[in-house]
Amino acid sequence: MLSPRKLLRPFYARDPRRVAKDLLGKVLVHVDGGVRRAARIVETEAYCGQEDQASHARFGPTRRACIMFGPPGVAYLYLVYGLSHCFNVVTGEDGLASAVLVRAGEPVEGCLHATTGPGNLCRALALRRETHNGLDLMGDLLFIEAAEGAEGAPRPAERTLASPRVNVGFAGSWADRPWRFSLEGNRFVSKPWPTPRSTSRLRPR
DNA sequence: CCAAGGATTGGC
DNA sequence: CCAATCCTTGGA
Repeated sequence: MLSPRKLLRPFYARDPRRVAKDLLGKVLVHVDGGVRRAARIVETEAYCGQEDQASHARFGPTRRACIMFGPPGVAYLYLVYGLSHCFNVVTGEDGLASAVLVRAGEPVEGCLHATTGPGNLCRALALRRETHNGLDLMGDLLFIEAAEGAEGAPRPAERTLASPRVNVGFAGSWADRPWRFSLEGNRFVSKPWPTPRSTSRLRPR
């Protein structure tokens, strides 16, 4: 059974910055033993290619990062600092390394915890590296769908902010690229709160 | 094999 | 500000 709102492969098979921006307002769904746990995405980050020194792919297709080099629309979950699981979706062309980290959401359904921050979001949705890494988001267990009732991605009144990515100071000048995206003023966006910055460079209108 | 450090969080 | 906690990576 194909859900009419589920995002399909072509959505993910694009530049990760475009995917990251378009994921705002979409709903990440985990069907956990028949229980739906879902959050509306309000904050993302794009990781762009093997050259991106902030990306796990910067060392090439290692055991952890090889999934980023694979086909788009697949979940990439890793454990960071020995504590927190983080959910990403692989983007772009098969063979090139890119992904979008989902950093925060608004609780929609069945959330077990706060949904602000990538580790918290995974905890709220009961997502773990051991059980969910490598899952195809075209399946029925883990996927992203358009918000109910909404037509496009963000609601009309909501604006998108672009700002530098969080905690990637080790990446030199790559840390300055405005590849973090969030919904302006949303109370579920994580700290540090993004400094207002136009996305017009990325999406001229 | 070993050392270093991390796409975080919560507490002081 | 800082420690927790363990996985991943690079280098000897």
